[in-house]
Amino acid sequence: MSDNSLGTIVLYNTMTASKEKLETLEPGKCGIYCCGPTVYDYTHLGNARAAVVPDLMVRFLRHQGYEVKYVRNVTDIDDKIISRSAEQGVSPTDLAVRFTEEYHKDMTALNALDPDVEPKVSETIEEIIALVKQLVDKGLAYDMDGDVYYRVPDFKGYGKLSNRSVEEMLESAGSRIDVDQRKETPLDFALWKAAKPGEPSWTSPWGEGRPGWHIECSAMSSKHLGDSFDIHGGGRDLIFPHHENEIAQSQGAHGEDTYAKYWVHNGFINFAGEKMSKSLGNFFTTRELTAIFPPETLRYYLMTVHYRSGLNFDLEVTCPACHAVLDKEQQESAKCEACGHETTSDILKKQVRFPSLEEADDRLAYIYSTLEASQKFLETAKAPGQDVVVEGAVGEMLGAFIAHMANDLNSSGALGVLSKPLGEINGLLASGKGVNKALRFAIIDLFVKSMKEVAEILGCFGKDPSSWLVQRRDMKAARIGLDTDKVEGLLIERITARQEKDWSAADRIRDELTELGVSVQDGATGSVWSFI
RNA sequence: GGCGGCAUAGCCAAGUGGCUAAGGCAACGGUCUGCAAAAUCGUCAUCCCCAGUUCGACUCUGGGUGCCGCCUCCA
Repeated sequence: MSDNSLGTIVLYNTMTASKEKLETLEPGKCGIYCCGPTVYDYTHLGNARAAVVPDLMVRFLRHQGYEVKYVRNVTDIDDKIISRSAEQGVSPTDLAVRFTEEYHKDMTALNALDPDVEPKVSETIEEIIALVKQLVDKGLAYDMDGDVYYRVPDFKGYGKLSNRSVEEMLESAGSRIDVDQRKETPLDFALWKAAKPGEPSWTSPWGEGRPGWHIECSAMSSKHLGDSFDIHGGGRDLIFPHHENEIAQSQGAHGEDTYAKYWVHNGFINFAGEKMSKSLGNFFTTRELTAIFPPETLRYYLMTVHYRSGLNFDLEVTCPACHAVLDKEQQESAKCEACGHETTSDILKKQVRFPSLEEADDRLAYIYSTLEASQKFLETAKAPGQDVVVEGAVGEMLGAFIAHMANDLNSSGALGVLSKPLGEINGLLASGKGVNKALRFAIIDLFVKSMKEVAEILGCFGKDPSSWLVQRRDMKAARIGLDTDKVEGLLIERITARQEKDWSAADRIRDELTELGVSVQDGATGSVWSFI
C-alpha cells in the first residue's frame, strides 16, 4: 500500500465513515481534543481504554514528528456528580476533586501522558456562558424559565456525524423517553440548566444555573485549540448525542466549516458480566486490576486489539477441587457439577481468573525477558569495530511496525511484527553458532535500539526489564497465593541435590514445586524458577 | 422501529481484488536438557450462507442469517 509509505498517516474518520490521509490544518502541527472523564467514581477498564487510545495516537504522531497539542477535559460539574455527592453526603466539588486525583493516579499507572491542557468545566464557565449567549443571539437557542435549549431543527447539519435525520428522529421521539413539554421539539437539548436548591450554580443572563452536558466540550476546545482543530476523540457511545450536539453548538456559533476535521472513536470493552455471578462482585475498576497485574500488562492488553474493535474481557471461575470451569449457576450455588465439590462465595472469589490478562502478562514477560537478556549480552560482549548492515526480521522491524501504526493505529498488526525478531534474538542469545560475531552483536544491538522506539510509541516495553520482571513475578505470586520464601528454600535444596547428582531428590523437589505452581529452569548459570 | 459495527483455524486476532491469508494462546513433533522447564525450529485455516460484478474475491455489490453497540448525560 503506497498510502503507508513512511510519513503518511491514515485515520478512520467517523464523519466520512472512511479512512483518510491525515492532513492537519497547519502542516506538522496537530490539535487533539479528547473527551475526558466525568469524575464521580474510580475509572474502569473502559475509561482506561478511552484514555490509552488517544495516548497512543498522541505518542505516535509525536514520534512521526508532529507538534501535538493534546487537550483532554475533566467534567467536574454534572448530574452524576451531583447525585453521587448527595448519596455520600459530600459536596460535589469535593467529590470531583477527589476523583480527579484518583483518575490521575490511574493514568500515571497506565503510563498515559498528561495532556498539554486539562481544562475543567468549573474553570470554563465564562466561555460557556459566552457561547450560549452567542447561540441565543443567533436564534439557535431559546430561554425557558432559566433553562436554555438548543433549537435543533434550525441547525441544518444536525445528524451528519451519527447519520440520522431530524425528521426521522422527530417521528420516533418520545417513544422511549418522556419529553419535557416546555421544549419546542423533543430533540432540543439543554445548553444551560437552571439551578435547583443545593446544586452548584453560577450567575448567568438567564439566572442562576449551570452548564448542560454538551456545551463544555464546545467551549473548552475553542478556548484551547481554536474554533477549528484537527482531531476529536472519544468513545463510540459519544457519537450520539454528545458529539452531534457539540457540532451543532460549535458550528452553529462559528460556522459550518469549523470544528473538528477528524473524528476518532474507540470501541467498547465487552465485559464478561453474564459469565460471572453478581455475588462474586465485580472487580473491573482499573484500580482493582492494577493491584493484581502490573499496570503495563493492562496497557499492553488494551493494545492487542485494534482500537475500533470491541475487546473481550474474559474471566473464568474454576472449581477449587477439580479446576473445572464453573458457569454462572454453579458460581451462585457454589457447587461444582463436575466433581460435586461444595464451597463458598468467598473461596470462589479467589478462584476468579482473567485468561486474557494472564496471556498478556505472559507475553509481556517474554518480551521483557528477551530485552533483559539482550541488554546483558550487549554489556558483556565486545562491540564490533566495523559497521554491519542488518537485514531480515530485525532490520525490517521498526519500519514494518511504524507502517502498521500509520494505518489507522493498527497496534495489533504492529505487535505481530515483533514476533519474528523476538524469536531470532532469542535464538542468537542462546547460541552464536554459525553466525558472524560482529553481525550477531549488530543484530542484537539494532533490536534493542528499535525496541526503544517501539516503547516510545506504545508506552510499553520501556521500563527497566529486570525491575519489571521482579514486580511481575511478585504480583503473580500474590495472585496465586504463592509462598515465595518456601519456593526459594526448596530451590536451594534442589540445587544442592543436583550438585551431588542426586537426581531422584532433585526430581522430588521439583514435583513439590510443581504442586505449588512453580516450574524450575536449570541453566548453565544456575537454576531459576518461574510460573507454570 | 431507526442508525452503525462485526462474522477469518480449538480460542484470541491482523490483513489483502490474483503470489506461501500476519501474530499470539492451546495442541503435536524436532533441537536443547541428567530428565524436565524455558528458549528455539517445524506442523496446524481457504476466510458465516446465497446470488452478482470480474479473466480472477476471503477482500467489491445485493440479499439472507447470526452476534454486538448506540438511539436512555455509560468510555
